[in-house]
Amino acid sequence: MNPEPAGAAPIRILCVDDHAVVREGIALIVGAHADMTVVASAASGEQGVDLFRRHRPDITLMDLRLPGMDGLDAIRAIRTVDPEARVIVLTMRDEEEVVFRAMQAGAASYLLKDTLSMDLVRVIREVHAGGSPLPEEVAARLARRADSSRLTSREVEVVDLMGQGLTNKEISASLGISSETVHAHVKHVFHKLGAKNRASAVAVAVRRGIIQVH
Amino acid sequence: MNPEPAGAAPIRILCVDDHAVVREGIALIVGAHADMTVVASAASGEQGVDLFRRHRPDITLMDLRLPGMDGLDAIRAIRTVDPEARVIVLTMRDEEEVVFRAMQAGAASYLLKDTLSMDLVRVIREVHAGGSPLPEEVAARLARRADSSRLTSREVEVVDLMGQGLTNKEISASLGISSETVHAHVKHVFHKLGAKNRASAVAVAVRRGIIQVH
DNA sequence: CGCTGAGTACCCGATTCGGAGGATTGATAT
DNA sequence: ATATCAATCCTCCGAATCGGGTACTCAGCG
Repeated sequence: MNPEPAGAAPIRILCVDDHAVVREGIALIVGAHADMTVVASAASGEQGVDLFRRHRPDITLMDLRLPGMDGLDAIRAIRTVDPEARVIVLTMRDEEEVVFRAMQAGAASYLLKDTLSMDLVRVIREVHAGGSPLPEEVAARLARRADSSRLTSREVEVVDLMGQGLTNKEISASLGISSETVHAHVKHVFHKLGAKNRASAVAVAVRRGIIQVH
Repeated sequence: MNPEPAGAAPIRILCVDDHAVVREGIALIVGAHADMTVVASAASGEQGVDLFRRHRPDITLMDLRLPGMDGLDAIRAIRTVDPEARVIVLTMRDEEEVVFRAMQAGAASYLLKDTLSMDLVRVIREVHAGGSPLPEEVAARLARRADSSRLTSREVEVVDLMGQGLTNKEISASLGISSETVHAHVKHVFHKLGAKNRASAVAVAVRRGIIQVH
């Protein structure tokens, strides 16, 4: 049932995750299969990109929540180094905005950390074979993501500053635009997020992964 | 350097985490040490409590973000079954409110998932020996958590409804109090959270784990 | 008994917000 | 080329928020 070609060269894997428990767990899970091996592990995005350059792994497992360089930026950096790089996002964040941006950034697949190890090795094999398997639930969410509910980059900036407590006037000063324009952006954000006011807009934006709170 | 008493009975561990990767990683890490063993793993709080009753482990490793029953409730349930139960919280959430409530619920220690495996086994040994080791950063946050910054239950209710986008008037109707009283609660929340307005108050409350966004 | 803290309620004034319109650029896509 | 859309700016206006206060009740506590 589990194809495990013993003779072929093993799939070489780079694991990028700031959680040591996850890194070691993955290494041990992967190590239990003869057709794949973890050649390097990184705890940050920068280190991940660096180790990718050095090892050129077949598969990169990438967490998104990383200290310093963001996981999405790390994916983009890696795919700049090698546009054919196969990156699998492995994260606990299932906010649809995050999934969407990860796929935009060039991820080949997306796994939640509650994935069983048998699924993990299956997906690694499928991605290595050129596939892009996505969990049904994730694919469904991507499909029904209406463009009308996506925020523009400007709107994301505005809602982010909104979450930091800035007033429209302060946001306008921060972005160098008029407060009336900010007002317009804010109204658009409300409509797109289905929010009645700033407080709920911030809550929705956090839940959807549109903004991070620091 | 690593005391590993081979002759004694191993420390019996129950692992409760909805992430299969983490469960398997922990089992493999623990399995590499002769003085401890994972006797059971659970993917939910209910299952964790059930397996605790059946196995009576020396140590329970508990994630907080669980499907169904919350990790905090699971800790309380386990310590109702056995007030002497030693529970170590192992989670990626470092919001101080969450840490605080976990310790209140009776956790013996608190580890972030970026803990190295050597730290993990060290903490397991220390907790099994009766200690309550806390990471310095966490202890420091607990120490400087001023009571003046803790929200009362009423204030939590108010900030929660605030995050759902209710106006003061709507909140007052929802709670059966006057809108001026809501106003007073809101002002107190602002002062305690260091927020300038509702939007930033909601953001801070989410970051601190005071409210969850659904 | 007096103190404290939580919860409640109220006043005032300045500011901001939120909804309703419309209008102009410039880039992109078909 | 023409349609679409993001981004910008504008007016008007009522409603809501915000930040200072003060002050009462009630419960718990030393």
